[in-house]
Amino acid sequence: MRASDRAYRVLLDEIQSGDLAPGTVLAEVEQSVRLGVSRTPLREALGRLLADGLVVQPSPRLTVVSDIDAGDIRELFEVRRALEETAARLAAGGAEGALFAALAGEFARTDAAADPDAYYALIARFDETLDAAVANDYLTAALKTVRTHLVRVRRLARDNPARLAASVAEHRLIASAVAAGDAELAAHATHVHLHNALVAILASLEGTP
Amino acid sequence: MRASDRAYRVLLDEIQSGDLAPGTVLAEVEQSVRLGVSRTPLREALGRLLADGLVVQPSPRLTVVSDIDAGDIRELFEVRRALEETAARLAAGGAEGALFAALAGEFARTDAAADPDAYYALIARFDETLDAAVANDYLTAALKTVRTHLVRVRRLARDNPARLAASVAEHRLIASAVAAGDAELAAHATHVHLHNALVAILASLEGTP
DNA sequence: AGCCTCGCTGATGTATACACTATGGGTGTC
DNA sequence: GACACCCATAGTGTATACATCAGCGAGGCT
Repeated sequence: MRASDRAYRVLLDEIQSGDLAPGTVLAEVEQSVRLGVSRTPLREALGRLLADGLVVQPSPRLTVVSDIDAGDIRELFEVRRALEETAARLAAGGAEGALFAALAGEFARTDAAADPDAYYALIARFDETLDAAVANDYLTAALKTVRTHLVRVRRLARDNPARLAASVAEHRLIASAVAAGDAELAAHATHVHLHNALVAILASLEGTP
Repeated sequence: MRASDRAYRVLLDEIQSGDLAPGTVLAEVEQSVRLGVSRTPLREALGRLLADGLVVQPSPRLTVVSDIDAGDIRELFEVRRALEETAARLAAGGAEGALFAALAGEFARTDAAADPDAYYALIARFDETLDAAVANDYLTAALKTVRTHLVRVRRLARDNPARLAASVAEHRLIASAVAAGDAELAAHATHVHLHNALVAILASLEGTP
């Protein structure tokens, strides 16, 4: 693998996991030494993180890990609603119903509270299936950016067993609606799901400020 | 200005204007010599274009200007609908009504068929005002990407005087709805506008394949 | 005493040298 | 004659040296 890819992945992971806290200054020499690459590939990695919005440049010569607060989360969910409702509508209009029927079955059989990891893995597969069904590179790219930020949001908000169980049920409804070709239901169920998810996340943040 | 910014702007302009046709190979040495910068800033420029989606890498060591066809335009407009309807809704719910009332007045006084440049300048100001009113960096960033591609689309499709005039009227309605705080009307007017724009563009492409 | 200016320092921005790998052409063999 | 393998070559990926600039502190002037 290329050194710039390694640097990008490591920094991405550290920012998403919180190991690199918001506000941390990312100096080129310091980070290149720490990651064992030269400045050239490190700069490329920083450029990609900047495009992602995970780092910002308060002044032209200063790069810091971007902050994310409740306001950002609200903004992020506005975009997420717009994109995922559209994705749900488009998928429902497609011909991949059988795949979503199978996913709906898996959601029905999943106990998220008992195994959060399995839940997240299933969500990831659902997202992949949705992207493939929508077959819109521009939409997929926009959603990828949103999901990159969502990883940080999830880390900030504590997992709540009751919320996870509800989320599974909501996904099951979305998958069923897509499988049935009901675009309106798919979009509205997505809207409801994201509303509930946002409320739960903001409530969790209230508890741990 | 930094050499990497210059290289990015020049390449961006050349791709958007069609001077660099889709499929054109962008070799690092060749382009760096042509633009009068060294390979390092040129690579940074290519990285940004890659993030924008204006160039693609069919194989790991080959960078070419991305193609854009009718299918891409349809996909792009699906994302655009999702984002701009959301933006219209959010702006209508905001407190910047007076600004949009003023814009509606300008749209009423503009004769797009007589002066296409003034029309495009006004559209750009409308977009800026919308972005400021929405006050959502994630949404603005996503819209910026979409608009980057739209520049190419506009270039492919011939300007049609009748369509420009209709577009002005549609924008006037959107601005009025936002000014009046009517989120539903603003969103639906945006939907209608984008539908009409897409139909006109695709019809124009049919005429000049 | 306060403010302005000059110079230092450490960082970024750029250029370039080196290493490595993919690709294409040529040659040899089957 | 066709296919496969090898080597040449050109281009990318990386490292590093050099240029440039912003920030900061010390010193002097008002």
